[in-house]
Amino acid sequence: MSKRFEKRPKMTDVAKAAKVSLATVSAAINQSAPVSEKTRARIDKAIRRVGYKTNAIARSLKTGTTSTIGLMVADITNPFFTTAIHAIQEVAHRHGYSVILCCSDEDPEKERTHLRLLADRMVDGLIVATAGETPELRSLVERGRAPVVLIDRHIDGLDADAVVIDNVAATRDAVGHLIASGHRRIGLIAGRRTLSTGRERYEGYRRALREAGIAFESALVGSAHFGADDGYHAANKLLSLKDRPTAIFACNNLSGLGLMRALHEAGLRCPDDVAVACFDDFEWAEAFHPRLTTVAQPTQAIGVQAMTMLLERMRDEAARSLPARLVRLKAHLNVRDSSRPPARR
Amino acid sequence: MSKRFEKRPKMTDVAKAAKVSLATVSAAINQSAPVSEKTRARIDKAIRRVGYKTNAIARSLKTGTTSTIGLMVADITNPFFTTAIHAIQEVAHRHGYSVILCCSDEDPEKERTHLRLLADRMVDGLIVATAGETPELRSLVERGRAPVVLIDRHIDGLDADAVVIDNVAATRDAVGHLIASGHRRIGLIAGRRTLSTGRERYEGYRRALREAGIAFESALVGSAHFGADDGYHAANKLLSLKDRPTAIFACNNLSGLGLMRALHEAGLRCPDDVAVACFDDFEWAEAFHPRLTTVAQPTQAIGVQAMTMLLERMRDEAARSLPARLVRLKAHLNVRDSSRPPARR
DNA sequence: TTGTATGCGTTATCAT
DNA sequence: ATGATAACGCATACAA
Repeated sequence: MSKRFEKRPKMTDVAKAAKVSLATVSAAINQSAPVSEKTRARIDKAIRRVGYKTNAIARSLKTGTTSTIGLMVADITNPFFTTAIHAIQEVAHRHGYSVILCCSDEDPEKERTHLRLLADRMVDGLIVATAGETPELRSLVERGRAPVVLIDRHIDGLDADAVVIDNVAATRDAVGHLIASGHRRIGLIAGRRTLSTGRERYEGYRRALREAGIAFESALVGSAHFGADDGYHAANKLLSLKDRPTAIFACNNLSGLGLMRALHEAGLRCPDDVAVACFDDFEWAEAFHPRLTTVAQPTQAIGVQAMTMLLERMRDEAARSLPARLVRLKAHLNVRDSSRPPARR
Repeated sequence: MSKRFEKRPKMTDVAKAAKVSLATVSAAINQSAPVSEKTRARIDKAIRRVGYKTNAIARSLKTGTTSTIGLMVADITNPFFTTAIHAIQEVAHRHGYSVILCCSDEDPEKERTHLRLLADRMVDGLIVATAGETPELRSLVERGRAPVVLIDRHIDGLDADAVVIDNVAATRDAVGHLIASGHRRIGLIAGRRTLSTGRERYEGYRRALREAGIAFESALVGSAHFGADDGYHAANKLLSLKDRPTAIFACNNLSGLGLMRALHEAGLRCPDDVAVACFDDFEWAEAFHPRLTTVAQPTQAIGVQAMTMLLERMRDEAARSLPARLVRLKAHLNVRDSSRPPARR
């Protein structure tokens, strides 16, 4: 039983079938020129008859646009990115754009490769949660052929729109909450210092300590790279300190998970032995114990905002040369059990 | 401060700069014909000098291939799909393919639209976790222009490769485990019956009951659509039964989450009041309570397998006409606390 | 080894 | 309102 390979009918086939010229078919399809009712009907019928489908590649070559955007994220497995992607997709598709998704796995080198590829593919625009600044990214925005919107991670001195959140304030509030709950020795599982999120959350932590008059202690900050495994290792280090912290803040969801795993394996109870709070909310946070105290980001809004800004730049020739905008959204602290002061100590 | 819009240099620009012909540049770039060391060096230099980047659109029009595959999933927010996507991406990219990601949100209508778009974009192949059979999908595989691999959800009578798991056996084992733990009234939060996964898991549930000589009771099966919210509602119905089940099996991760939320809000303890098991594993299942008993799918393997099969079909002209293959992987039952028989009753 | 010429399937500009 | 024709940027068969 062999399969038939039908060749794809093209516009000339339609023209032939409808007994009109190629140009007329094109005009009918794109409504780029008036076509009489009669011939339009003939063309429609011919299209269905021969099974014609528009060839987006040929169209793109001619028009110079692809109706395609590139979406570059650091970790497609992370719920934060996942819901942002979903929102972006939704808006993009509603406006006729497809999205080519790329994942750097937090590796700037991989990101470079993907960015090159996306440029080759002639995407009309680009949304990037960068894994770290690279020449490719910089030249992409400087060439200015396709507008770029940064999300989550901002890059200073890069002339591109960005949608981020107020990391310093959010972290300061969360750590402040831990302090208000009676903790003085507070550990931090930090993120990459090469990323704005990593730096800003670190800064928020220090600010909270400073405001409470607590001396900073470098032994209390474990470094991780926003991954579950390195969060786990960093947590283990903190937990094996002779004078171990009574509370720990994790700088993103994954390292928070790693922290909880470490706690569980060490047989430590949360919040009784160690209180916990972390960045990024979980859908299941309410239904499982300990119920985690989290900093919830407006993830969906980030995606919608970014895609909306990108659409503006792509559609308006004029909007292209407007100065870059930095949109900073606010996060929200969800206080739950994992940071609750122990009833009796 | 206005941005410069540099126009994209093309191959003729390189040819001019290197003082060779267009064809030679092409030959040098694609290594499709021998080019002398000297001129190759000149061309390389010229490429860097003018900043030439290959135009994948023009190349695609000429060659008839795009090095692009379409990936159609039902829910990009679901960790199951997310890790499959990640694996697919990884393999695809290693072989020079980009992936256009589409999300149907479990809506067959949306899926149709996306499939049309993907066909227009001339993808070389397609991996689909379908939201339900549609004419578009069928005609896509029947036209046979681009090979299609189904994942997770199989469609009977569709002549396309598929990678799925043994849902009947997996569910039978999980529900069997619940029975072995002493439960006789076991609720089911089922999935869409329009999908093979929904049907097969339902079948596995019935088989487990039958094998244990337990009478099937339709009041004990709640219907959901693989979403967290409808899982939640279905769970509420089961829990408010006068003679409520002592155990419940949820047919996927999201409805399992909904179930746990319902349990939590009803103030019921798991496993003491209601034991729980569900399809799909969670990364955090070990570290939070109740530790969920789950059916872990080889998610990554599904993705790798699917992409590998797709590559074969795309590369070998010969492989195109081979009969469709159905690969059925096995799942693994992780017994944890949520299904543990209560120590004292 | 290199160059010339043609076509991929569209859109768009011009006549008619 | 419709038709002939020239690009779009590249790959390739063929000639030199």
